[in-house]
Amino acid sequence: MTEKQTRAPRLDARRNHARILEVAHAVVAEQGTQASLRDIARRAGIGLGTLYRHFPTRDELLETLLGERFDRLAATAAALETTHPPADALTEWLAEYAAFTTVYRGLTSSVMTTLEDENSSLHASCLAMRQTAGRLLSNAQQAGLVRSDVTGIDLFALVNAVGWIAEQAPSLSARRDHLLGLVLDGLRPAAGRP
Amino acid sequence: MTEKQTRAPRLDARRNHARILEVAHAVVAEQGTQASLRDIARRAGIGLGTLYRHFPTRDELLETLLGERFDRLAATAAALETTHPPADALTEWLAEYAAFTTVYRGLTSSVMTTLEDENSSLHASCLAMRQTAGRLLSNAQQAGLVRSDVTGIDLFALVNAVGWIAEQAPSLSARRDHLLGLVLDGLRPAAGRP
DNA sequence: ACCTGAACACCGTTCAAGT
DNA sequence: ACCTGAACACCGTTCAAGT
Repeated sequence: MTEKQTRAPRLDARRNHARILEVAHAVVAEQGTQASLRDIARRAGIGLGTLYRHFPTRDELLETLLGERFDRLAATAAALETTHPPADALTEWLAEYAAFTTVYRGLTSSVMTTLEDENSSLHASCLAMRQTAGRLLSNAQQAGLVRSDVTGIDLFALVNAVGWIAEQAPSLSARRDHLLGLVLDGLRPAAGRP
Repeated sequence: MTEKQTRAPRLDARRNHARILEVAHAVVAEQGTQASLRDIARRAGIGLGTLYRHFPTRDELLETLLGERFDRLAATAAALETTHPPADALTEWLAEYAAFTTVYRGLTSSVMTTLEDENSSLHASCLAMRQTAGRLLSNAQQAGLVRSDVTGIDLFALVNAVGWIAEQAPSLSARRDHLLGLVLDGLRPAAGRP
């Protein structure tokens, strides 16, 4: 078979696609995940309908902007599992994800909202990542380093929540690492507690 | 002096004020803190300009809807301080606040956003509450029950963050108490930790 | 096959005109 | 003193008309 299984897109379409993503990244970096789609089309110099043709929903656009990063975070999780002891692997990955959280304002909201919406384009790539990272949690739990009543979603929600906090006010942004530390400490099993 | 220090408002103004609040509560309960102001005016049967005359900003409206609750939460904190031992008083109050968090969708966002905005009408009443509740934290810390590197804002941010999580998805809403428990556990001083 | 922009139904905010 | 709604500048989304 040749390199085109589906029909090759027209040249102008390919160029528009690329141009949209380029501009969208810039605008979303400025205005956050709720950025004006109209503004993106305007700045990209294309018709509004063209934007919608390439990305029928906002999530579709976000997925294209974030997909690679989700994949990389999944790969990082897989790598950490083999190179690091359970506890280190988990905390390291969580720090990585916390950093990811800062690339766009509103990112944590976007991710969390689409968590249980299987129709969202963000669902699949995010789920894959969460499943890979979930193994790090299981490992840490089996090693007795994390409470057993913490689910993967619990933990994921908490990291995103700390990211959300950091978005709310400058002074809180400065405390992000500290807050993440506090939260993660709470996940350790109670040693000598009632 | 008589009962009117400032001039008494006209009857129609008083009625509109009350009607707005009544309808606003209903609409915000339905749509969350980002509810359409136009919709509120429409449903209240008043002109949009009238809504703006009574509440020049959305925060002003929210403050009027939430002010009493903030005051009550402050009073609860003051009461708990005298009736309960430090640790109980703190966790009890936090549970109370966590419950408050559920009255309107988007409430945690609204509160957190205006935390460092002294111009917001939500600022004052919320600050007063936080200061009273802050004493519960201090007491718990002095009794050695809570890590000393936790500030009042840290803790307030974390409770709101758990409220935010619960807003994001139904399954997470069911875990809200569990998540709050996890987070609060993380605030206890490390007994025998490295 | 793809692009375009007008059209529609919404917002928030302001302000001249009314009573 | 207070109310009203039109006016303005924005949205997101759709779709007939173009090439």
